[in-house]
Amino acid sequence: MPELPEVETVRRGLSELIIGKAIASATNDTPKSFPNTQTDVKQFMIGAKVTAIRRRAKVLMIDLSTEYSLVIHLKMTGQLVYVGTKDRFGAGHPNDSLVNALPDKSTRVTIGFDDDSQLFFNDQRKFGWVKLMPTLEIPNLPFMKKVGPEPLEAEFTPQQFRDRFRRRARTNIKAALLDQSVVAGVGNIYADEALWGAKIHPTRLTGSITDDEFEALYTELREVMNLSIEKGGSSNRNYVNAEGKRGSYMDFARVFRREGLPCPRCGTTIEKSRVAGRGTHICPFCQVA
DNA sequence: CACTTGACCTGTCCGC
DNA sequence: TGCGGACAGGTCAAGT
Repeated sequence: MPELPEVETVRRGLSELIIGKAIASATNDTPKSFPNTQTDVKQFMIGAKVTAIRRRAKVLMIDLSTEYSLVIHLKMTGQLVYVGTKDRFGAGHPNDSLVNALPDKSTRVTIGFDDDSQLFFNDQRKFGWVKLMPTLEIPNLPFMKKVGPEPLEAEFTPQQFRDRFRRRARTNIKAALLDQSVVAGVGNIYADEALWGAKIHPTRLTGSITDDEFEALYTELREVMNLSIEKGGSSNRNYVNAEGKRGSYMDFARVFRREGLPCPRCGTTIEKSRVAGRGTHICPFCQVA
């Protein structure tokens, strides 16, 4: 899925596109994608205006004027694509080929606004979900209670970063990085990219990582995520932003999905293996087990 | 508790 | 071209 930079890119895009609009309709395919009752939808969603769009970890929240929110997780293949009226009915828009194709077989939820524009939640693998709930209850969700700090917040220090890993001392550093209760928002792409940047082998025991290495990992993780946000995220396969466009971070990736190619730092051939149940990319020269 | 593995789904790619 | 298996950006429920 979309990791922190991708979800943040969607958040920023949607903020420009739908804040202030009123919801006129909502349809969905299965209760799995959108488990609310029609009564809930009528009472708290239809007629409501979008007041704010927030992100916590990889979760997106669309706040409504009814004090309810749409809480959304894109998981592996989720997309939120907005189609404006000009795009939809006017000719010659650069995205015509894509927007005219929506909804498609992966569309799970369609939200219509009062100006006839639409927001599509597409999800090929059906792992993702959209849920309508009271805004004030969001912090009570089990995920929100356990999720760790936002790594890009200015007040998040290298010392806090290092201390968060104590609970995962006996597992490998990659599994710890992917654990959302340690630090929020890290997924498979940025875990590999940050470990390469900090020259740490992903199978190293978390308890063996030195203070200097934690500091390097902290710096690299923030740099790689900030760069990705700047580039509009990573489009490995399915990810697109709120306008249906792909991000360009993959053009800048140093190891992720680059097995067989030379390490940009030393030229050694990048290798792919499996760590923490996930495809993992390393430079075997720069990152020593 | 900490840790690992399988399950949830569909689509695509790769080797035979 | 067909078919089986592995794999894909995430999380959770089980198991040890």
